[in-house]
Amino acid sequence: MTARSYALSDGNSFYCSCERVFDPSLEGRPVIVLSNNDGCAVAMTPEAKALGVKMGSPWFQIRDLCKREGIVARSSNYALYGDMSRRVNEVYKTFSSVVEVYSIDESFLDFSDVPDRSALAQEMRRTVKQWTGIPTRVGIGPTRVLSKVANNLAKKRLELNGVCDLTDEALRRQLLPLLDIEDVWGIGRASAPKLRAVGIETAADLRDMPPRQARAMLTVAGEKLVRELNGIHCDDLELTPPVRKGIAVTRSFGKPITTVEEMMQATGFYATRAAEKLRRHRVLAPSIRVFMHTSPFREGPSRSVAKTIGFPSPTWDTRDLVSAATRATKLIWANGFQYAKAGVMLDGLTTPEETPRSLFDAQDPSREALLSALDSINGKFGRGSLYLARTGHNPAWKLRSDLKSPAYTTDLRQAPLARA
DNA sequence: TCTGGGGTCCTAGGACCC
DNA sequence: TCTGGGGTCCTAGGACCC
Repeated sequence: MTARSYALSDGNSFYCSCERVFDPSLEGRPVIVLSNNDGCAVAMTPEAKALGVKMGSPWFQIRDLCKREGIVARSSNYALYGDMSRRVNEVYKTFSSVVEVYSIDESFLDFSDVPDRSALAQEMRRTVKQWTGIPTRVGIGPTRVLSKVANNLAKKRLELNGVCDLTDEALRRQLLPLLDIEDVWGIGRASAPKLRAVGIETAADLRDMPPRQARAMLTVAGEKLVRELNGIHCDDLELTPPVRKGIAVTRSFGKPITTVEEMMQATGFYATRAAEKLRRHRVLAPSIRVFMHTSPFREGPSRSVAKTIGFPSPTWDTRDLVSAATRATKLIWANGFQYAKAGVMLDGLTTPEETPRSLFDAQDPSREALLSALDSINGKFGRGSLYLARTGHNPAWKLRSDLKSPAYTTDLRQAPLARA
């Protein structure tokens, strides 16, 4: 019997590697790729990193450094990276029948029942490099978290030659103490100091933490993390990409916004873009949320506010979104602040196929009509449960899903439907 | 002067209902 | 009639990810 194994493969400095594939003269030179409006560095090669560029370094701060040291800076080209990512994943599929695309440059592969995992991983690296030009590194482990940890070690420790297999427990005991707590997947800048304060400094310390304590400090995500570090499997691979749950359009302003008219212009424009995205993805939004906040980098009074406005029925209509966005902006506006960023967010999206229109139009449908509508959509969602409800000022029945009450659908069949 | 954008998940707390 | 407890719904906000 062979143990379950996951491999996490990622492209080294992925965006920069893509740029190098199309411009081989960049090979061996320090390269960085800049964010959308060339605001900051979002990818860098080890050569650039060695010269002092950090992830997220603002362009205006490193411009001189780049000029002085001959660092090549490129604007990002997401169409190119997306195409490259697709090609790399095609190669992965020849090495494992189960591939979960986790992000543009990372994929989880099922490596269970592979006799020599490291050898297969090395062969995969060679093939990806040969067919696409992209260099990769591979981490292997009995859980996804451990494969992620392994990938990190493969990155940090050059003697591992791009592949680290943590399936063996003895090797884990040896290597986990070498990984700082900040480098563990799921531990960010808020949790790391909290953990360090109680003496948790490395991945090994976190592994040995009582799961209940981890839950108290880091919520359920922390408890899962501890279990997975111990080799106990908690999350499986997502084989089919989940339906889009939210859409956001947000921007930082070149210069701060101080008047409500300007802000309404901005959020109205974001709402227009959001409506385009809804129609492109063929999903409907039940509500829209507008937020704005001041710059965290500047002195002065700070403010961060948000407002959600619901629609009578889910919509992708530009006018609905823009008028709600404008209304929300007025409602939360306060004078005397320098707003640096704002945006609109759409949550709880539904699709026309999964949620029959008639359900939303029904003002006072019969019990039979509601139950048959429920039957027609039942089981079409991957997770959670479904129920019908009407709430707030909205007279129409709504379809909702809620992970917290898995038995609700059954309850609904037995309980009399309330008439508001 | 200039510090990204787009996602997911979790939780607290108020409103409301029975 | 009064009260409390328990449940759900919804919003806001935080943390994390790439």
